[in-house]
Amino acid sequence: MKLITRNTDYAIRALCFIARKEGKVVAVPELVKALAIPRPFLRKVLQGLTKKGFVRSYKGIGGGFMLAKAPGRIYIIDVAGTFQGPLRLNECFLKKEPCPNRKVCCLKKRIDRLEKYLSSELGSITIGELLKG
Amino acid sequence: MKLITRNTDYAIRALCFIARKEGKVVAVPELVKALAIPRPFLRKVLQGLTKKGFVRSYKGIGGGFMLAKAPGRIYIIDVAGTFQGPLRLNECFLKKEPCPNRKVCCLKKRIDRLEKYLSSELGSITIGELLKG
DNA sequence: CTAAATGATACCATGTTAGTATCATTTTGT
DNA sequence: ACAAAATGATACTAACATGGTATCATTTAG
Repeated sequence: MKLITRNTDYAIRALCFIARKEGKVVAVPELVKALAIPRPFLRKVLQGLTKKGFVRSYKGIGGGFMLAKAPGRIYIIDVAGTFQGPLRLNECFLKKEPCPNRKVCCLKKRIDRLEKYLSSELGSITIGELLKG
Repeated sequence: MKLITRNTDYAIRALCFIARKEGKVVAVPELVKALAIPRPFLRKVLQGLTKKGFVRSYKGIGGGFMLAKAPGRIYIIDVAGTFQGPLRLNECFLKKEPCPNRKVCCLKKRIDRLEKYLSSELGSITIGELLKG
């Protein structure tokens, strides 16, 4: 029962590292060295981050990646969403009633509440905060 | 990004159904009819519930399943744990530091807090409560 | 003894996760 | 012009988890 996959994990670490370089362009070889993430996998992750607008990429010699937003505006829930889709805690429970005879059972309500809480908690953490510690 | 698999979903429905029968032994055919769950799959789920002591099973003609505890003492987080393992939200984050240079980053702390919250929330919901609605 | 139930177990199909490999394109420096 | 160094795009593979099936053994009521 886990919530965060390695995709997301790697992405967050890469973003933190890039953020610390404040404005410098960071290339994959440097990231691989620093974070010990398999190179091709990291590349794919970074391409994802680029497409979603978290980082800007620069090709060619001296190229690499830079944050596209202020670290304080990058929410980890959005990063997670990029790789794992949106938060849907009660996927299964919505298909059929867990307790037949009741239109909307209390479990769904409670799970919904949980989801809102989780989502607002995760939604409040940014890369910027992670840097400050 | 989901939290509950079909195993767990089916298990909870089955437990609710059995609980309503208060002390009667409920056999698989009846459950299949009522819950529209594939028979062999449901059997496997029930065997899991039996092994973990949520229900007691009776073989032979007239056999089936009965709750082994009061509905109010069956917590859905334990049911989920049976099929999906324990709650470990920061599995990935624990392996390596998301923010190198810091022994314990604040993300881990926050995820830990989330996990405690989730676990206590889910840990407070019982089959008994689901029945009351 | 038989029918109806569960126990144990092995199997299969599909999807997701994690990771690899390859070639195309862009850009900088000489 | 050209080569080197970077990213873009994309296809592929391996391992694992999920969802589901099938089979045979065992128990038990009648």
